[in-house]
Order: sequence, then structure tokens, then C-alpha cells
Amino acid sequence: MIDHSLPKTYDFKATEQRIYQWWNDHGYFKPTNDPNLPGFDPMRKPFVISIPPPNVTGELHLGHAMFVSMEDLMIRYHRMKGVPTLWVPGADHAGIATQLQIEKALAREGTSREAIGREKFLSRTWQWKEKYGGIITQQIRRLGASCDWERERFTLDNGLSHAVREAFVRLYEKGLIYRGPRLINWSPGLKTAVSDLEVEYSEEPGTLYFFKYVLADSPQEYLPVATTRPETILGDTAVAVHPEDSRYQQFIGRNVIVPILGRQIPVIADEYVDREFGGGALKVTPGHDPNDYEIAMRHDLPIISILDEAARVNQNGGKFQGQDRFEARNNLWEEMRAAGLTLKEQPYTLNIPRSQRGGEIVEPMISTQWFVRIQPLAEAALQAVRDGRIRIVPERFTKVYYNWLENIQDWCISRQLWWGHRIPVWYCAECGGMTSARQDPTSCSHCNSTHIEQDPDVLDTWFSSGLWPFSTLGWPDETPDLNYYYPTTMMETGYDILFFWVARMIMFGLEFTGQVPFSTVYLHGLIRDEHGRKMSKTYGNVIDPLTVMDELGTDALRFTLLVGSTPGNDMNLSIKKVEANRNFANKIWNAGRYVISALDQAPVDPVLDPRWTLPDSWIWARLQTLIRDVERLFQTYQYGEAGRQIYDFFWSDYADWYVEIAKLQLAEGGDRAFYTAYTLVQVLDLSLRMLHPFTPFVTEEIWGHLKRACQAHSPRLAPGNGWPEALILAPWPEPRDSDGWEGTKVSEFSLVQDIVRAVRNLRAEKNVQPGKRIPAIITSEAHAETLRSQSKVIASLAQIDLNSLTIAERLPSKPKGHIALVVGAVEIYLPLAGLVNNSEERTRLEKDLAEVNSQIQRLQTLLTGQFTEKAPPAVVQKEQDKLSQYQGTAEKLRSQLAALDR
RNA sequence: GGGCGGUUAGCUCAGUUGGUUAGAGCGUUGCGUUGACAUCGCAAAGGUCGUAGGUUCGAGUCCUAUACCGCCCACCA
Repeated sequence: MIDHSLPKTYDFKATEQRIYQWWNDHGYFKPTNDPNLPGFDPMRKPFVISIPPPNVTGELHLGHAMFVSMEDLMIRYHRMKGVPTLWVPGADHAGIATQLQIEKALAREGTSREAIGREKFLSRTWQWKEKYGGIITQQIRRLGASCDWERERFTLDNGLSHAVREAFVRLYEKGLIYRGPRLINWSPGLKTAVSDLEVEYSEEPGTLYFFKYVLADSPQEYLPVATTRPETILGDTAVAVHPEDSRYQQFIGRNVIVPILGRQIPVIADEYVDREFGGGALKVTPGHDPNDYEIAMRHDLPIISILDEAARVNQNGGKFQGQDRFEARNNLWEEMRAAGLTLKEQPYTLNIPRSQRGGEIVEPMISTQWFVRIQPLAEAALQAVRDGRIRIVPERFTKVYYNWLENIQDWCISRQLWWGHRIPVWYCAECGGMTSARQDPTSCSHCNSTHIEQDPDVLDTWFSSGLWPFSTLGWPDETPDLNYYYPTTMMETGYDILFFWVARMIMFGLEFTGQVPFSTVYLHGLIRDEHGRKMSKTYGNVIDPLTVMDELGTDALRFTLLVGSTPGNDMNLSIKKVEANRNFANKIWNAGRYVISALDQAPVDPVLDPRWTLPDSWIWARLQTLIRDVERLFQTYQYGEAGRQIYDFFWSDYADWYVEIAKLQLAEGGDRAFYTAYTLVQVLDLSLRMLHPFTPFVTEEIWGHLKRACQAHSPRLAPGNGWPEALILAPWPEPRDSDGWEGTKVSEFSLVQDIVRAVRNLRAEKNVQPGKRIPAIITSEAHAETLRSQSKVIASLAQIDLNSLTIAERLPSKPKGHIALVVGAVEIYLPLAGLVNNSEERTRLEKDLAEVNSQIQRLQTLLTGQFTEKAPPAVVQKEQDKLSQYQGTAEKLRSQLAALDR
């Protein structure tokens, strides 16, 4: 009877790779409406996602697993809805990360990038990319990603480099890109500038140093100044006090002496100074502090840089030249102490700026860099969200987005790296002019000199990723892909890169294409360990998605990530959850396996038209409700809740109840068996379709077996529109309006369920031997008819002896020696010889009655209050019905108690 | 300093436009295995939904305040 060709446990290892290959080989990941192919229909609106490109150096982590699962879910859903669907995959060259990786390898070989030179370094990096760059996309395939791999792109490939060049030159020509010396964040280890976003602040214990700024014309007087970075004294160009600070009025305009160096600098007045802090006097180091830089601009102060690119003191630091910044800090302070210039030191909590990459302390430094004048771009990007052209889910992030764009600073886009898009600007050795061009120029555009040299720097990685949604489709060329698939539909990514990436894509999209790059931004949360801690190697709490997939299967991991998360909120992941979902995948497998095996019991053709049993109608009604709910949830991006509902339906309603009843119905043979098999198949088919975007592998695999078994058995078992070619292409279940019969069937069947549960419960309570069939009498004025029709179901599920089961409207008198159960308007008598104990019975009945009475009490109070006037009639009616139900139950309980007395 | 999120069962989390007996998984307890599945089944215990107010006929859900935890932005030297 059982199809032994199917193993009793779902074997994901034998399935996943094969199924993925099969999908890919059949071109199922390709859009069904391709502008490059004949038969293209430009009027059909596509659903398009550009993948957030992982770093080529990347190793798959849970963040990747999350976005792939989420996006694949959206893609598969739309594909099944019949929407032309494109998911563009690709990878990011990841300037700093990749360069560091290669530099590390070089260091192991005892050399360095400087030693081998730019050209060799780049060819070496490309070699590495060719060899290992595909690992991450292979890993993404393992997750089941149904991307169109023929459209895979890389941020440094020719097309995208072309796009980057075009974007830069356009901005340059528009005056939105400029070059100049500005205070930027300098990473001394990497020896490059980084943007504001790439700096992270961390609170760390440190020291606040107090010292004297001695007056030049009066060595006895001094201003007390506090600093956390004494070495910056070397670059001080003023001391500032608050203009209204009475203590220091007499010093304003006079000069003070820079300790050790002996330079004279002015005392100025500026409102920025906080009179309460330290001594109320502020040293001004415009070369190494953003606020001081502002002050210097206001007062036209000189700016002195004291550090070189490795953060060692330079020639401006006098005798400290050549010392490391921290070394200089100590040495200078010691000399000042010796000179009697120090006042005190106190412990102080510092907010240290550290590089996002590498974690070293970043120095604010004056440096000549390239910047994007961001204001005009930000304005447009704000507008696009304000007027609803772009919607952010969850909505609360719009505020974060606004706030960032409203306070944005110009974006430093040049990096002193080698791996990346070279800045397309050439400097003329003769006239000093700059030439920026789409094609590499051979001469200066100003003086025609051929002595030109390209800027050695490269662009911030995010500059090219900012173009991603359209550069991957062929921009700046007007390709068919760009015309049809752009703007894309959905940008799904983690909220942690809202600024880095999402905002920049919006700005660039609007600037370069005049259109929003996508209409919806869906932000998922971060994944933490089971107790909400960040996953990190030092804690040892990192969960590796590859290991999880190896051990528990891809579907289990996907389902866990999809169902365990809500939009924008972090999720805590534990292996236990994945195990539970591995079990679910197995449940799906076995339900399918059972249905396939059950076909043998059904005739090939029915003789008569369908006659559905209550359970048949019930499961169908439940399924219809589910389809409607899932549709609503998908429309509102509540994918997790949708998954949970499908899970509950499948496990509880379908597997636990309907399949068990179906076994009985099949045993009846004939038409009953046929229609039961039919229902089993149809409900399973539709369930698998809804589960497919969540757990694509197991559903495709078992569905394939189901389809073949059904086809072999009878053409009459096929779904309404026939068997699709593959589940991945199967039409999504369309919601239908409820005809009203659904509610009736659900409530009738829930009566059956309640009776079964009540009897099971009592059996467990009284330790009735499992499997032992017991007699029973069930009475109900209103439902006897329904219950009689379900006597086999009730008898079987509650393990009642069918021959000794009596169902009646009423009994002439209460039976003696029975345990009596009251379930709503139904009474159940179980003659459990030897287990009936009058005092126990009394206790139980009284407990039930007390509970029911308290409900009656509650409802009576409710229904005499203003509730009846103010609440909607339907709600009132519902409560009214409940009350009469309870009253009936109470009545029955009371008469049971009375019967005990006799 | 500004903003956001969280606080619901022992643990980890759901909970739709407010609708009146608050759900799941894991864990715990008891019972159960020759026919889909022990990666299983049946049953049970377990929550005054952080606190205090308010709106409402009705609040886990809306408002105000507050406590604690977490995050983001800004960076007073």
C-alpha cells in the first residue's frame, strides 16, 4: 500500500541540488516576458528585484540567507501569480574588503602591494576574483535563489564600469562633483579617506587632560584648557572662549603660547564654546577636529596639519616629528609636565571614532579629496518618498530616512585604494587643469598638452552600488532590459544599509534616470543569537548557514528565517527553531507520501456526481479561508504571519484532522473513496503551492511525485486547469469570495472536534487503556442529525465502539453509572465501569458549572450595559448567542448534578 | 542631546482595521509505536500582555507618562 520508493524521511541531501539544477536547466528562473525575445508584450508589468550584491570576498552568512530567502519568496510568489518576474543577481567588488584580503595574502608571501606595484596588484586581484569570486554566488544558489543567472553582473565588469564613468562625468559636468581640501576621516592603517558613514563611534575609557595656555605678554597668566588628545596641541591655531564669559574678557584678542612649540596664537571669542566644560576655554585645532574646523572658517584662522598619512607627527610637530600619534601624545604631555604647564588629568569616557573596516582609530584630517555635492540629490530623494513614489516598509523607517537626508553632508567619494573604479579625471602637468571624460583622453581639454596623468584614486564602492538597479540593466544604454524592467519593483535589504545603499540608489536613480529605482523598500532586521546577542566569533555564537543547510536542510533554514521575522525587527535565531522546521519539512513530505499511497484505495473514476462529507467540505472551507488570509497578508508584506498560518493549517487541519478522517472514508471504497482521494489531492496541491515560496525544495519534490502518481492513477484527479509542468510555475491559488456555506461547515465540524477532544481528554484523565473501544451515548436536541452523520468519524477518532454508540435527540432518563460530559448543547455519557465515582463526578461537574456560570455572569453584565446600544449589532448578536449557549450548557450541567443525587 | 524598537507562558516569539475565554514552537508532565510521519500522535500544566493613568460600550492592540533592555543619528573639547 505504501509507495516504498519514497523514503519515510525526507532526504533533502538527495533532493536540493538535483531540483535546483532541474529548475535552472528548464529556464524556470528566466522571465516569462523577455524584451529580447520574440513574442514580447511591453504592456505586461513585471516584478523586478535587483539582488543586494554580496561582496565577492564574502562567505555566506545569515544576513545573506535572510535576504535571499525573503527575495526568493517574493519572486516565487509573483512568478506563480503569472507576473513576468526578474531577479538580477550579481556581486560587489567591495574595494576595501577585497584589497585587504589580497594584501594579507601578499604579506604572507613576504611582499606587499607597494612592492609589486599597481598593475601587478590589480592583475593578481582579478586572478583571485576569477578563481574565488564565484563562491558566494554558488552559496546563494544553495539557498534556492531563483535568479536569472544569465543576467548576473559584477560591479567592476565592463558594462558597470561604463555606467560608473558616465555617472561620474555627468555629475562632474553638472558641477555636482568637486575636488578640494576638506576635513575628512582618515584611516591611517588603510591609508585612505573614508566617508562619514564608514566611521563608527565607540565609548571607551580615556583621560581628559587639563593644561595651561600661557599668555604671551604675561607669563603669570594662563587660560586653563582641557583636551582628550594632547598631541593635537601641536596643531592649535587659537584658543577660544565664550564671548560673554566674564572670566576671560581681558584675554580676548591677546596671544597665548603653544606649549613646547612656542608659537603664538590668538585668543578668540566664539559662541560655540561651552562655558561649563573644563575651564571654559577651548583649544582650536582646525586641522584635526570638525568643530574646530568650523570655528577656523568663521575666524579665518590658519589650518595646520600635524599628521602624515600613517598618523605620525609631521614636520609641523617640531621635535615630535616622526613619532606615532599616541607616542607623541605621551611625550608631549611629559614635556609639558616638566615645563609646569600641566594642571591635572582625570578619567573620562571618550567617544572614539573607529573605522568600520578594521576598527582602527580614524583621524579627522585635512586632505584633498573628491566630493559629491549631495544637497540637490538629497532633496529629490526626499521628495520621492514624501510624495509616495517610493514606499518604505515598515513605515517607521521613512522618518529615519528623512532625518538622515535632511542633515546630510557632502559625500567623500575618493579612496586611496587600487581595487575599484579609477576616478576618471586627468590632471595636466602644464596648465594644471582637470579633464574628465567618458573616453580616456590623450590630451588636456584646456591646453591640449599631452602631459596629463590620471588621478590615482578610486571611487567609494558605494558609488557603483548606488547605480546597481539600472546599471545592471544596461544603463546608460537604452537597452530593452532597461526600458522594460526599470524602474524595478522591490528593494529588499537590511535596515543597516538604508543610508549606505538604499538612499544612494534613490538619489542616483532620480539623478541619472529621472525615475525612482524601485517603488517599494522592504527592510528586514538583523539576525541575532537565541538570546538576542550579536553573533560574533569572540562569543562563539555564530551560526553558519552552510552548516545548518547541511544538517537540517535548506527549506528548514528558509522557513525559520521567513516565519521567525517581522518586517524591520531583529530576530533571534536558534538551532532549535530550525530543527522544528526540519520536522515541518518532513511533515510535508510524509503527508504527500501518504496521499500518494492512498490513491490505491480509490477507484479510477467515480460513478456518481460528488457527494461531499462534512469533513470534505470543512477542509475545503478552511483552505479557502487560508487562501484569502494569505493573500491579504502577502499584500501587506506580512510574509511571516502568512507562513505561520499555512503551517498551522497544514499541520493541524489537514494532517491531524482531515487525513485521519480520510483514512476512514477511503476504507468505504467506491465513490466515497474516490472523492476523498480527490479532496486529499486537491487540498495538498493547493497547500504545496502556497508553501512553495517558503520551502521550495521539499514542495517541488513531493509535488512532482504526487503529480506523477495522480496522472498514473486517474486523469480525474488533476486540478481544474490540469497539472502544471512544475510546482515553481504552478498558478498561485486565487482567493474566492466566501459563499456563506464555509462558516456553517466550520462550525458543524468544530462540534465534532469538540466532542472528540472531550472524550479523548476524559480517557486520558481516567487512564482508559489506549485503543480500547468504549461505548457511548451522545444526545443533542439540535445537532443529533449532524452527529449521526458523523458517527463513524466520532467513533473512530474518540475510540468509541461504533456498535455501542447511540446518538439521540434525548433520552427518557439520565443513564446511571455513566460519566457525563457536557460539550455546549451536547451531552456525552460514557459507561466506564469501575471508573465512575460519584464524588469525583460531582467535583468535575461543579467545576465545569462554576466556569460556565462565571461566563454567564460576565455576558449578562455585558449585555445589560451600553454595549448593546453602542457595539455593532453583529458583535452584540455574537455575544447573545454565546450567552444562550452557555445557559444551555449550565442547564445540562445542573441536571447532570441532579441526576447524581438520585 | 534627538529619534526608533522591544517588554505577552520556563525559553524564543506571533498576535490583522480595538470586538470581549490571548496563540505557536521549544521545554515540562502523563499516555501511546506493525502501515504517512517518533523528525510522530493524544492529552495536560503554564500568562492579571513591564508599570501608572487616560480614551472607549469594549484595550495586548489607541493616547499620555514612566521604568528597564536594545538600536540609530548627532559628537562638548
